[in-house]
Amino acid sequence: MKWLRTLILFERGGVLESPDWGDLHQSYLRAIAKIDNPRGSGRLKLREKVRQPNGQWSRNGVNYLKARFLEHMKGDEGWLPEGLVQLKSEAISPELRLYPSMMPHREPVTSTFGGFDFVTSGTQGAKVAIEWETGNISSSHRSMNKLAIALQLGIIQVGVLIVPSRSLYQHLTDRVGNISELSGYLNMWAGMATGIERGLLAVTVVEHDDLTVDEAFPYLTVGMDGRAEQGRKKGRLAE
Amino acid sequence: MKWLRTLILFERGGVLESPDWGDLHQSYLRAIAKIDNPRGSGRLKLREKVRQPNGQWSRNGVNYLKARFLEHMKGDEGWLPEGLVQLKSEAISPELRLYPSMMPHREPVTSTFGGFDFVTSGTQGAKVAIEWETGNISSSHRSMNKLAIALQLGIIQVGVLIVPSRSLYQHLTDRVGNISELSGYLNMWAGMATGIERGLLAVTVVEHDDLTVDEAFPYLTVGMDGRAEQGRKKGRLAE
DNA sequence: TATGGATCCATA
DNA sequence: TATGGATCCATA
Repeated sequence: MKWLRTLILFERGGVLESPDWGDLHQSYLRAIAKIDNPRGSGRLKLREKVRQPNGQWSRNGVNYLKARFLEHMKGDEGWLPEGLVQLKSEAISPELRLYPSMMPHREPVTSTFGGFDFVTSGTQGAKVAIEWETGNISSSHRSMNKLAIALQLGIIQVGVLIVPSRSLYQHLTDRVGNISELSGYLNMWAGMATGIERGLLAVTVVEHDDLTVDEAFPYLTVGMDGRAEQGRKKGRLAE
Repeated sequence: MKWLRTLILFERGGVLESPDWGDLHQSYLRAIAKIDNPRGSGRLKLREKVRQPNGQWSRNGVNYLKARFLEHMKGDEGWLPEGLVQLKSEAISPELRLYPSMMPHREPVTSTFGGFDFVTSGTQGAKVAIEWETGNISSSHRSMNKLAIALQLGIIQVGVLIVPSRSLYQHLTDRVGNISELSGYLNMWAGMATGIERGLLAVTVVEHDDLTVDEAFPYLTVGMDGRAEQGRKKGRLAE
């Protein structure tokens, strides 16, 4: 798989020059580079999306890519995924006002923050959280918001979102995260550095190496998640 | 439908005391109150979720609720939904840095912001955007982020998200937006008031009036969106 | 084609 | 039960 670029949204306290970050970045770039298809080929080759006779698109599922990334990070790169950074709802219950009573109101925080895809410690101890984002694009917003909050609370010092390029996006499950649809919001997240003593927020963009229109080349498996059955049924009807 | 509370995340420049806001709030509270089921009953009664023999849950679809809200806002309340606030990608292309080159980088903004569910002008001219959030909870994050950016850019002066209570949430399509799962993030959005001269960001929580376990009482229609077919097929298999 | 959405799944 | 996710839909 091809790494395209890493965007630094903000950085405070020298994390950018630290081995914590430098080593981690090199490491996860290797883990990305090793994601290949067919397995062992050394390159990530994907069949292009194709419109079927019934008007539906055939595309690649996303589970394989994520599984390979985590496999490489834990195996080859030797990172130990530590306990989830359980963002306890500490100090995040906001003091608001109710309308129209104008009464002060503290909305109870009744949900916990779930974990990140990958949480570990850098070579010098910085806490790191990485999100591999191939869920829905709206899920990328939650991921970025969560990373920003974890940085603000000092629970992590490095937060990374890995996201498909717009070009890759087109050949994966419809509406997955992609850098294009995040681009208009980057400025907002970049503005969340205020008050952070030590922290770095980055977005890394990835892409396939090759595309093919070879009809004999299988798509990456599509899971049963989401509305899969809906599409499968249509496919069967068209058979 | 029952209004539970309206939370003011932030307010600047006196919007809170303006008729723009006061009139709008009264108006959309009326529009919410009129959402009923069965139609004409004056109360929103929903059948409780039920676990089927195959382990799956039966729940209410969400399209009806949103349609009724918009119907009341446009019809009874007389609001004219104006052209979408097309958040043009102005001044939001962030100045970032690339790593490891450290080169300055301006990520091109290659996606436009889509519209809001409802956009109009207040009685004194304030621009208003309302989001009725019954999409996936992650979609609520995008909605809130978008409202915050529109307020920061001065394109709107009032931004409102209407979202189900946790109690209502349980009886609707799995994983729709709900106040509980947003609660840990409210503080973040409340902090985005910086630099805004005139603007208000609010979250309004709504709920059903009544629940029933009557098996003869129909669920609100479930659409073909998402993974609907998947569930339907399971249902058929169990028949 | 592009964006917001609705739906059900997987797993701790 | 709760949270993050994967999938396909509707519509301008």
